[in-house]
Amino acid sequence: MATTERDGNKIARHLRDAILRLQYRPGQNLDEAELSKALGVSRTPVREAIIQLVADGLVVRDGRKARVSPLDLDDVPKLYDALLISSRMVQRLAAKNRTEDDLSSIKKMLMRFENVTEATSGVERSEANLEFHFAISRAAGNKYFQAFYDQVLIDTIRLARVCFSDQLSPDADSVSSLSAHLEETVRQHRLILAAIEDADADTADELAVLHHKLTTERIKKVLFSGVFDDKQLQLGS
Amino acid sequence: MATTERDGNKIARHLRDAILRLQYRPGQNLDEAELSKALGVSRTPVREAIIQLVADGLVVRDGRKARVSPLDLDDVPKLYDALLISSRMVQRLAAKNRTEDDLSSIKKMLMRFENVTEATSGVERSEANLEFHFAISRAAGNKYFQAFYDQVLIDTIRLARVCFSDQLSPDADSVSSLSAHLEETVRQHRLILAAIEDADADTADELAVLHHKLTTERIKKVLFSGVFDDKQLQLGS
DNA sequence: AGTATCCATATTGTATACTATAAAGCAAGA
DNA sequence: TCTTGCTTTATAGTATACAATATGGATACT
Repeated sequence: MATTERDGNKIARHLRDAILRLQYRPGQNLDEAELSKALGVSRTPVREAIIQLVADGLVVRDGRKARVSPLDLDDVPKLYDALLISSRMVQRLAAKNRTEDDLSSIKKMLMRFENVTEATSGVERSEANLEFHFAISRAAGNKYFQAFYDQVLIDTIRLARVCFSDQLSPDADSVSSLSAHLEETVRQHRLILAAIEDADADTADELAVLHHKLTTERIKKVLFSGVFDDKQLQLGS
Repeated sequence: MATTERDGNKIARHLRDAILRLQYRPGQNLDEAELSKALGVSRTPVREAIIQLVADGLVVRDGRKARVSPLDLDDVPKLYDALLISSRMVQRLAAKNRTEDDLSSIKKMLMRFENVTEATSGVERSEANLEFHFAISRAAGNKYFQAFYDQVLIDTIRLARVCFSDQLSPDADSVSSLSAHLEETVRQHRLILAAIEDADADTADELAVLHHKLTTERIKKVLFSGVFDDKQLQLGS
């Protein structure tokens, strides 16, 4: 018998997913009564879920109100610092400590990601990508590093989604750049898996650096490319 | 007016302190009704506090019951791996990013620790020590590294307290070894502060390694020295 | 017109009553 | 006596009622 689960946990998962998918936008107020009505439970489990999410860092208290944590632009460089270090450490540990179960889990997530690279929405893609890295995180076998890395991954995904959802309708150029990006991502994922399988910690570490570079450069393009092109900026003429 | 605080938070703090001080022992069951009676509030805020502590990792769910998280001996090496990396990173960042406010906060905690090295209980000493390192953690100015390091510090302190509280009544030898240990700790703390003040990240990093060594070697002595001396172990004769 | 104060209202925080469930004890049969 | 299943009971989970407080708006006074 599957151990019965508390409503609070179910709701926490639901809210976590919704927040990650930007269905609740960063900064948005979370009204307990409203949520309890929408989810068909009383306020008690809703409150418990919110408390969990505050601890997870996805929700922030603003006086007595609860809001989806905003993504502070000042924190972006800090996030990528943390991503670089945590991914290097976790991939290194994963190469050392992975069990056979870990390997098959990572492989499964890798294949899942490759299967959704084409023809599916960005949300599904980034979800599969997240699961791949979560699997590596578990394989590291160290709960401290795992908690660190998982938190960083979650914020990385949130940031990426905000960036790419705010992007205007994609033109042909960004479509082709996306497919190149995905291709390189797949290639790196395979190399990472291979390094972990071979218990090659140094290579796993180096690949983390490369993967970090791939991620940050893609984000940079969005964050630093305005929606106006150069000609429109000749305001003085 | 001081923003009114929810009972749940107060109780969470109370429980956190009590758990860190081993007033609630690892593995001990937390009875909601009992706690609410003891603390003079209803079960609701007690439950909310427990949920926070579960998220903090100090309490663990065992079916529907809540227990103070046990310290798993298998995790000890992992904890010290995490301590080494996180302290190096945090001290490095602190050296780069510390503000004047951070420096004065660190200094204050350093002095507080030095003031309790003599004549006070181990609990007070380790509390002051913890606050010193928390201050450095804040000075790093990166919430991801901070969360990582703080979690590691908390478990380090818990482990240390379990180890030293289980120690039998201290003999003259362990008293003198303690005072030597405290002296060296104070010395290293001063060097760490100096490196951070000088914005010398490399030295702050190296000092983290030394401090880690000091910590682990002291724990090793307790963990690997039985209460029986060699002669008593000649069981076969 | 602007500002300050007070009241109304919406929403969070807490207590308590109620429900579900898991664990412990007990009884009956093997 | 051990096992199995039922019953009881203790305790966690949820709903709801109630209390406290923050917020927004209206009104009155400067």
